[in-house]
Amino acid sequence: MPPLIPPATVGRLVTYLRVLTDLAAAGVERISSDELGERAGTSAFQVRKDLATCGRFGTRGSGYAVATLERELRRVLGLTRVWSVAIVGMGRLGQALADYPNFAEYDFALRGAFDVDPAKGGLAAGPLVVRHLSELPAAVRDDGISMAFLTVPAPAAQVAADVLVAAGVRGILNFAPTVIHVPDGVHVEGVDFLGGLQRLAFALGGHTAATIDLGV
Amino acid sequence: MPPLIPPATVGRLVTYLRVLTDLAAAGVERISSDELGERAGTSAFQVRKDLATCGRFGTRGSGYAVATLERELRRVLGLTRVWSVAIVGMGRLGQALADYPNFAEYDFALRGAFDVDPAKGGLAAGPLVVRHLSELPAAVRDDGISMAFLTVPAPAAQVAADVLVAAGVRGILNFAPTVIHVPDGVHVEGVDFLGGLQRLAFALGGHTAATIDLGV
DNA sequence: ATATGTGAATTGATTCACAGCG
DNA sequence: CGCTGTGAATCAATTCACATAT
Repeated sequence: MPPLIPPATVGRLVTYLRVLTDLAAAGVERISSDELGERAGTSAFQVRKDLATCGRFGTRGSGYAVATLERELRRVLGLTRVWSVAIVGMGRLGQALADYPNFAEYDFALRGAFDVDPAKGGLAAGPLVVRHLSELPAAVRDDGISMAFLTVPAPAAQVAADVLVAAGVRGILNFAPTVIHVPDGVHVEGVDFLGGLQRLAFALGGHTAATIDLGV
Repeated sequence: MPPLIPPATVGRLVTYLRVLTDLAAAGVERISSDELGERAGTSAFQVRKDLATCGRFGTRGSGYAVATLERELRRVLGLTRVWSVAIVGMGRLGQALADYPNFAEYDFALRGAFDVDPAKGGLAAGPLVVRHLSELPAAVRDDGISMAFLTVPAPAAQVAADVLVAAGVRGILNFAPTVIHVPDGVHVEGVDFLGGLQRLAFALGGHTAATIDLGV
């Protein structure tokens, strides 16, 4: 069975949720698909279609209640619980992520920092202490870790991903500029700034006439 | 007008280019669409269709010459020149990017690091010295900066983007977890690890199992 | 009056089958 | 005979028009 909600829609739901959180903080109580679309960088049509794939949350004539819609999107996206996350690869990027102070605000909990280099064991990384990668399986079991940041160098990415999969991690955020292969049931999201630079190079290269590209 | 390439294809061309660079380094001289697809995480059909949108680079019966295809993809993607990049926002992430040692290897050159905080002016950031954001327009003009990493906090992202656009930067890699609005002709690529976490949460949320029908 | 929810139309992307070249 | 290049078919996503509910 294909996913209940198309991937493209899931990506936009995340954006809508952000806009709604900002609106709620600003004290706004209701919003129309028109304005939500404007703020999320898409169309009112798209907003209504996306929201309709997961329920009927609006009121005809007066739009959506910000608080209700925010709560419903959290539920749909699986964000009503705290997810525990590990970092694998404590180079510059892994360190920067460990230092990131706002995970709790997004309902994620950093629960482990791992590296294969024994020299890094015991070092501080934000609120954590770096452990050897061989200790990952026990941490996954004991701390309920279900996702990981993969922040190792590209040549090490596949091996590290294999370790994560074997340990039972089913969601990988891959920062390495390479494709990793995982079995069915394990999900990979790429975070690829070098690729982003190269796609920008193409866009600026004069191959396309002026195109609108609203950020997602 | 040169043939236009769909955005989805551009993203995969970047991946193919990476695979080809690795293969060339490993001394491999020829590759089939079958194996390139396997390594890039897609199908042989897709590889051939993608490559056909920008030329005829293969040889029937024996596949693609690695060196030739790599060179052609570089040309198509606009990677035959060095692109100069600035960093705007010298928090943890901006600092980590400034320290990244491999930009030259990808034919990008870091040419400026900027922040609005006067206290950060003069600090070292990798090979650069942090300047005040008000000096950005001169740097864009004098150093040929055409892209920027936007690594400011989310509430500051739109204002900073406006400064970049006014200074003439036409490509923005947006690391802030918010949508930014830019005029036609300016391109934005999002690098969104928090969004990635949330999309993983949805994927792991158990929506693959049978779900209860909504009553109509 | 106003703005949602949704079938229909359109556009875009992927998959396929096979013709055609080496 | 092997493997690319490509039209045709399938599948997905977006855009639109409007009926419908408040």
